[in-house]
Amino acid sequence: MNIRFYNSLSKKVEDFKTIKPNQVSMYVCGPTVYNYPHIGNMRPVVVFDTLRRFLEYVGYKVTYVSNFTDVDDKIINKALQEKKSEKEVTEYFIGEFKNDIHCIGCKDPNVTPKVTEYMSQIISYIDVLIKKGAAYEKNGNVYFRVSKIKDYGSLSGINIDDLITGARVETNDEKESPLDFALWKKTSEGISWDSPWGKGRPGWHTECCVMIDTIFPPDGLIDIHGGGYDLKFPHHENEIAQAEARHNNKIANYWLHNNFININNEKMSKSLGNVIYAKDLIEQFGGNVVRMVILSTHYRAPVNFTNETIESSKNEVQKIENVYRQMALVLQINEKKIPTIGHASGMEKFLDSLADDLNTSNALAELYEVTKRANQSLRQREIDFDLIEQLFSTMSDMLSILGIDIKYVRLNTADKKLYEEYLAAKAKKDFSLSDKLRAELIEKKII
RNA sequence: GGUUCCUUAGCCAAGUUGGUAAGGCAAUUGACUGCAACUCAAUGAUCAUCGGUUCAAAUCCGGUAGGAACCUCCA
Repeated sequence: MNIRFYNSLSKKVEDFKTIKPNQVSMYVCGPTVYNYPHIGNMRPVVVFDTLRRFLEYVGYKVTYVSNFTDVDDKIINKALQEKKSEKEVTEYFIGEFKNDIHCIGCKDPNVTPKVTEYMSQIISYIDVLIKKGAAYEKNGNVYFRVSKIKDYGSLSGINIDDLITGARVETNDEKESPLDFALWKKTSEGISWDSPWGKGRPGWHTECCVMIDTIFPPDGLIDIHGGGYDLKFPHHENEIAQAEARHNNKIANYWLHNNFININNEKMSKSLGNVIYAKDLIEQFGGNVVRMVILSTHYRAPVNFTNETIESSKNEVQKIENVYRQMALVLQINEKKIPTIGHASGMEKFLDSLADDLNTSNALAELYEVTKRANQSLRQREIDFDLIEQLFSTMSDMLSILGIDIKYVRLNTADKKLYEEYLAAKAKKDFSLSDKLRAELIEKKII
């Protein structure tokens, strides 16, 4: 299968070639855990979970790493404000985050490192950068020397001179250049660690490098690095700079960036007061619907949450659930076997769509095609059970790749008997009985 | 100020190297149906606008209008 991705680094669609055969190493920048996750936080999670599921389905062994930033000014402030320890704050919100992503159909990454667990590695990583002349210490702070990197700015397409003359870079007498960024910050307040440069805490940009470096030896080079596209600058640019200095590589062969979620055509922000927590949307509409809204648009385009787009996805999910459950019912009543995941036929166009830079819109079109065919098949006078079984299998596999979780009832003997009685009553035109039985079946979510 | 991107039917949305536009939601009509739900079928776009290149452009180039993002913490 020819898998292609748009690589933010080259700004081109490229064929996907892994470093090791049949294995994919993937890292996605995770959240800073100081508040409930908003819906925007869910986009990269859903996008890269879908990518991971797809890669696994087509046979790759995927090592998916996504971090938790549990050291940060916002966390320290929150802890001070609520008179709690930083750890209490971060543990709570990590739990909330995990809960949300499970509700929205995401599997846990293979590794979820936390900054606080990588402190010794971070310190030694910074130490190496200093020894290599790529970083320098001033008054207990350590800065990265951007001038050491000749093509700094290549990911984000930012011109260094423009940055400096743009006068939007904060001035700081300690730094050799305004572009230099902090690797280690001297702190007087909140949680801190001892280091060769005094008490302090690490800067944001180093943690991802160190985690990747540690988890993917020997040189911290991985296949895919993902995240929101706002992270291109400065975060990912700075990650690349550090890896260039440390290992002379660009961390990842493929840099993938997802676009944002808008709320009613506006960017979600605190100042606009339109921040929506993921948990609230999930509670109101269910994880499948929220996930469906996200998947309905290509990951590099913005997705808009409005009453209309949510309603649309809600109807789509409902339709898929209906036919899926009906097929499960028909198969079970007729003592046919329920196919297992991973062996479906008719997946070609669906998989091709996903192989094409994760085109979920086109993949969904294939899912709807199967949905329609299944509905048609269910209405035939002479039901073709083999066909139903095959369509059910196809649909199961598609849904499992997309992370849409649809439950159906496993019928026991009593359930089957109830259903048959319902059919019999209907056939006898005993509608008061059949209505009663129907209500029971609906109650049990069998039909 | 610098950089980048977007504009496809009421709404969402796809569209490899140019060859007269996937799919979904909603709507309308029809069908099915004891009732309801579910479902099926049919119906809609000169691709913001102007001009250029070309036998041929939603797709390439340029102008105009409108919108957005990044350059600062941000998914």
